Formats: sequence, C-alpha cells, structure tokens
Amino acid sequence: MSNVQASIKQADQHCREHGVRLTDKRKQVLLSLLQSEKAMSAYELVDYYKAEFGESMPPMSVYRILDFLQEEHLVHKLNSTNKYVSCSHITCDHDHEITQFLICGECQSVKEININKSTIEALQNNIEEAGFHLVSPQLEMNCLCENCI
Amino acid sequence: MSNVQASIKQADQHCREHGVRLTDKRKQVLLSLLQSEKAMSAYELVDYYKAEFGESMPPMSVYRILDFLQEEHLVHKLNSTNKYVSCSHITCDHDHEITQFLICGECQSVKEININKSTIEALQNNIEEAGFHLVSPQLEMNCLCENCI
DNA sequence: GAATGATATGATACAACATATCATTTTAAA
DNA sequence: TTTAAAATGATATGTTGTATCATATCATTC
Ligand SMILES: [Zn+2]
Ligand SMILES: [Zn+2]
Ligand SMILES: [Zn+2]
Ligand SMILES: [Zn+2]
Repeated sequence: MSNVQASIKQADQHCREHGVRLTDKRKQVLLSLLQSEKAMSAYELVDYYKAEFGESMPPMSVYRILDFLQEEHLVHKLNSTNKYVSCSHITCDHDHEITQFLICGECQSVKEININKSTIEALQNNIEEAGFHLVSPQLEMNCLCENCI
Repeated sequence: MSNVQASIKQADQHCREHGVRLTDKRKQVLLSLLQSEKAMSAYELVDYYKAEFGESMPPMSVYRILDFLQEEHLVHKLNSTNKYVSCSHITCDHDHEITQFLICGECQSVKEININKSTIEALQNNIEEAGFHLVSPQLEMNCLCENCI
C-alpha cells in the first residue's frame, strides 16, 4: 500500500475512533493534499479537485472540509502563506504535539518538524524576559530546502 | 519631545541620509502606526488615516507607502496576521538586524525583540538537521502580553 | 522661470482569500 | 418510516492585495 493510501486508511480509522466521519469529499480533499505533497491554498484545492475528480467543489465546502481536517489534526494551516498542508504524522500512533514548519521559499515544499524541547525552552525564556508568554510554539520559518539551496 | 515626535524626526533624518523622501503622506502613515501603538492592517490604516487627518487615502497608496516604509526598515510586516507595525528601533543608531515579534493574541499589542544569538543558532542547527536552511529568522510568535496573561 | 524626466499619488478594476446565511441532501437514530 | 443532526450546495458579500493607467509633485537642466 502506498504511503498516501496508508495515510487515508489511518485517517479514516482515526475519525471512526473520534466519532466523526471521513466522508468521501473529506477523503478526496485530504487525498489531494497528500498527493500534491505541498502546501495549497483553498482555491488551489478547488482547481486541483476539479482536475483530479472531474467535478467541482464550491470554495465554501473546501474551507469547511479544511476546518474539519484541521480539527482532526490531519491537516495544518500555514498562517504566513494562507495555505494548507497534510500532516506528516497521520500514520503515527502518538498524540499530535504542536510542530514547526519549514517552508521552502523557492519550491514551496514544507517540512513539519519537532524542534528540540531545550531549544523551545530557550526561546520561551527569551520571551518571558521580554514580559510575554508563549501560547503556541507553531513556528513557520522561511527556509530553502535541500534541492533549492 | 514625545517619543512619537522623536521617531518621526529620526525617520526623516534617516530618509535624507538614504537619498529618499519622507513625504507628508508617508510621515502621516508612519505617525498613525506610531500613535496607535499596535499592528494594523492596510485597511485599518485607511480608516485610521481618514479619522485622524480628515481626508481619505486610497488603499493602493497605503500599500505603496507601507512598502516604502518597510524598505527603509521603519515599519515591519507581520506575515502571520497581514498587519503592519512601526519599528521599535527607529530612534536607534545601530543597523537594523532581523528581529522577532511577540504578538499578543488578546490585545494585539506587539513587541519587537532580538532573541539570543545562541538560541537562534540552536534553532538553525535543528533546521539543518532536517535538511533545510533558514533564510530569515523573522519569527512571529503567538503570545500573551503582561496585561493579558 | 519653462521644459523635461523622475518620483509620488490617485483612480479604477480586478484577483485572491475568506465568511455569512439559507437551502438541500445525506446520514444516523428512534 | 419519521425525525433530527450532520454535511454539502448555492449565493452573496466582506477582506486583503495587485495591476495598470492617469495625474500631480518635485528636482534638474537649459
Ligand atoms: Zn502534523
Ligand atoms: Zn525548495
Ligand atoms: Zn525593527
Ligand atoms: Zn495583550
């Protein structure tokens, strides 16, 4: 079974366990993000969906489905680019922690990573010194990937 | 002289030295950001400008002026929120390094800080291990400020 | 000071991103 | 099979940002 198919299967399983449904439309949107292997905007997904599945899905539905997929931690939204990317931990067992995103400014590929706890703590200390309190360590960092360096 | 007036004066001086002009409109947009003491969207600035100066400025002009002010490092754009904030180092002599932004999710106040070089390096190491290269360490972090904790 | 070119701003249209609201369809449960 | 909840569709509108061409302002040269 391909990685994509394994992810879909696991996502389906995850949804069942959480008492929610991975409907066909939701599955297809998730599949689109998994296949494309990059971050896409809601409207890019509308186009991709049309090209891939032959029928069109209204933007409103795409947004709703993306909201659902985010709530289930199957998809993440990149706030800095207004794009959505499939979670790279769908097939993992562990609970989903808050992760960080490395975004290639050249080819738009995205890598979801966990930064060292000690580094996050150092960051947190810096922030506390400034009189603020870090709420969410979801960092989105402007990078270049291996291919684009 | 108030902090705001000192910043305007210094910004004007900076522009002269760089062979560009801090025109009245540009000065007024910068003044708006300095006075408001928080991050504002371009359209919020259109409204603020209208309320403050009695005449309206087209959004297109606001965007162009914000671009100009960014190039001169007098204003920063927060990519995660699509808002703009005046630089807190306008009255400093030193060159402007890339800074980090602590954004209060409650009251929208923003603090511009320099995170420890060692922490940034630790971050960079994490990123290199993931096969990416950090291009810009402008981090925008979701926080709570002292008043909102 | 008038002619000229460069810079700055205005006006209009439109593209891209996102939400509000009500209607219809599908699903699950009684 | 009726009913309620959940999911999706359709339509309108709000928000953010850019493209493009016109006009105004400023600086330089003659
Ligand atoms: Zn994830
Ligand atoms: Zn790349
Ligand atoms: Zn600054
Ligand atoms: Zn606050």
